[in-house]
Amino acid sequence: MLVTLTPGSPEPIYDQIAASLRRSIAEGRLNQGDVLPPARVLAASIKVNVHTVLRAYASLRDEGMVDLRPGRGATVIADTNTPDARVRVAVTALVAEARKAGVPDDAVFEMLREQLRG
Amino acid sequence: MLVTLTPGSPEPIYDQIAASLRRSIAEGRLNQGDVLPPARVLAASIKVNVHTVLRAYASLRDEGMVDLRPGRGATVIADTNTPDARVRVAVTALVAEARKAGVPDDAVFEMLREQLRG
DNA sequence: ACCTATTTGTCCGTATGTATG
DNA sequence: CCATACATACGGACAAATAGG
Repeated sequence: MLVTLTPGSPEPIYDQIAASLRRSIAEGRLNQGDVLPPARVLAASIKVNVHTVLRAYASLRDEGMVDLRPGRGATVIADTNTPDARVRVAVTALVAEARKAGVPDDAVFEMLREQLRG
Repeated sequence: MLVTLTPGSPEPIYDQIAASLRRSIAEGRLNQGDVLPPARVLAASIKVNVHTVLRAYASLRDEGMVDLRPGRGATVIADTNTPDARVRVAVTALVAEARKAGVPDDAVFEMLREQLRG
């Protein structure tokens, strides 16, 4: 299963979906040019409304991770083939997560600094 | 590459193709009598469906820029050999872009006026 | 002038995201 | 989060024009 949900989680469903796909891209399981499942298909497989999936896809589009078009579907733009590119994607994912969690920028920097040091 | 696409652009693919070719004609890279690549060939080269290219070709035909026929392909009609003709083609291109962008005619006139003055 | 194969656009239906309520 | 109407893009079968024999 490309996307798995956690029932009962306070996190909105569309956020869970987006986060799951973001990880897949960051980890290289989804590469540039790959096409995500049609929203209607993914929606049916995890038993949510099409628009909930589309909202997740729209988030990824706004982050510049995918190209989203009627008739075409969601195509991964993010280049995950070069190490440099993977870093950028990872950063995008980090920022998205931080924003969602409400963590201030300073704190994110601090956490990164610590991790880099260790 | 005769036509290049911009992934992630909100502009429809067929519009991107048409605009690209319109510019090529306006700039004289494509002249009267030249034939555009067969739709299937161009489609393959930019990894898009044949019909998406054909829709772009049809737009150019409706603007009177090309002659489109089965078995013949798309032949440039627009005369780009005289300075006067190039101006007319450029105007066609401008109008197409303005319509697409939803710019009111008045505004287009104003923009032109300013540029001409400068 | 004819036939056939090939090339190339046209037509009709389907899939998919977008916009609005 | 759901339902409906719509524009974009795709896919397959068809018809027109061309070229070779």
